[in-house]
Amino acid sequence: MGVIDKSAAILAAIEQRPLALAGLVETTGFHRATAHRLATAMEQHGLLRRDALGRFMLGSWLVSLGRTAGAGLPLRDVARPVLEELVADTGESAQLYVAQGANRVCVESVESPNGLRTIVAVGQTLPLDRGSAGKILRGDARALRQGWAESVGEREAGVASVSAPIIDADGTVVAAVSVSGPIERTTRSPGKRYADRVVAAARAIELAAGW
Amino acid sequence: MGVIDKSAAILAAIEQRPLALAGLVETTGFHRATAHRLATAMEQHGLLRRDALGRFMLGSWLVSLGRTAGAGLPLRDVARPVLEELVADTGESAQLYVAQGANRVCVESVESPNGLRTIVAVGQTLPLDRGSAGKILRGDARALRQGWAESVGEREAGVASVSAPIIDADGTVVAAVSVSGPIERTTRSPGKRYADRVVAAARAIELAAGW
DNA sequence: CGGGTTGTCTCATTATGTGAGATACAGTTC
DNA sequence: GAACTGTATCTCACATAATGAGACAACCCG
Repeated sequence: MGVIDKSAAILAAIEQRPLALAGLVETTGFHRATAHRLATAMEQHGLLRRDALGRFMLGSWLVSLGRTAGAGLPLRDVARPVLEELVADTGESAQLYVAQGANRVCVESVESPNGLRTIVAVGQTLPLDRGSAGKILRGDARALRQGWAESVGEREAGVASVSAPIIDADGTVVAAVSVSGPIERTTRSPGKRYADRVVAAARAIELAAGW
Repeated sequence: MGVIDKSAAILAAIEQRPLALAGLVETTGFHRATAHRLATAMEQHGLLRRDALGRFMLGSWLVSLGRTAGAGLPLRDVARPVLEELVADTGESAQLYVAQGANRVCVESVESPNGLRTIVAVGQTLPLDRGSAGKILRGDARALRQGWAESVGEREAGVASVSAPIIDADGTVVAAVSVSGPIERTTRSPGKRYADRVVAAARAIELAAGW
């Protein structure tokens, strides 16, 4: 395991919650001296900072890096109008997810106009093993063969969703479009209702991206 | 120079603009093999990604890291209402900056209601050697002795600003509050008009933070 | 075709990060 | 105040792990 892998492990640990050196050692399993050296090195670069209690937190450089990282995702700009149309069409919230290790990250989100609606913030991390977008991004065979996936109350109670893969020129799944809302409106088989529109949105995004 | 420093240099280079391996080698000065090994390692962790042309770009993990990093900045929540009041009071846009290496990062921003106004996005990186907030954050002696700083057309033509330091319990400058607007409204000595209110806002933020 | 890219891999050398332990320091508790 | 926790930080011999020259294959362009 190289230094980069260790640093990434430290970042991942701190991402969960602020941690003092001792806690960092416990969650990562690194030697105290090692964790200390790496963390202080990252602190010097602004990747980490320390709060008043001396605990390590994510640093302020990450704020600006995250911003430009989000701006650089080409799909974002392209997907936004399509997501807006999808929301106008279905009345439910729509998101765009990309895989990230064992998680998925929401890179674009448009909320339903309804009072009761699903809310996912841009940048929010969700598990890959729950929800319809998870099925798509982890490469579930049935979902990909069918061209879309649905889930009911998997990730969060009372919420159902339908997702479709976005496939680039090479044929690899790069993202998932998702529509989600309360079961009361989506019914227990949301696919019947929304699958064709979500799939159409995915095709529209691919087209807009020039694939 | 350790691996972390090299990785940070690579991140900083990519932050400026997407770069292929050759460009990365040129801007960082590292050996091709070294740049390649580090960049691909960071790619595996989602810190970097590659676009269709193979160029390295900031990865999607940074989007989620940046989000939680921004949420973890305690000053943000505390400062927002004060900034809003400052905007209501002066009619100009107000921002909160923290130093970040040779730059400063905007961590909170409230815009003026006026049609002609200064716009700085949260997460945006600005130089430390320009503008009144730069004077504060780089520790300019005159500015700190006086308790505030002003600048007229330094960072951007036609824009003037006034900034004041936010000082924590240890006496170190941790951030800068700033008010900025078009010279036509602020006049060429904006300090005369706004300094007392910006300084008051800084004190209010320190008070709200419990210092 | 041949000369210029490009990204990727291997491998000997050695620089660099490692970890046990020492040190220091602050906060308890007796 | 002294002894005793828990911290964070530093030192140094050692071996791991990063380094960079160079080889390689793929690609593009004239």
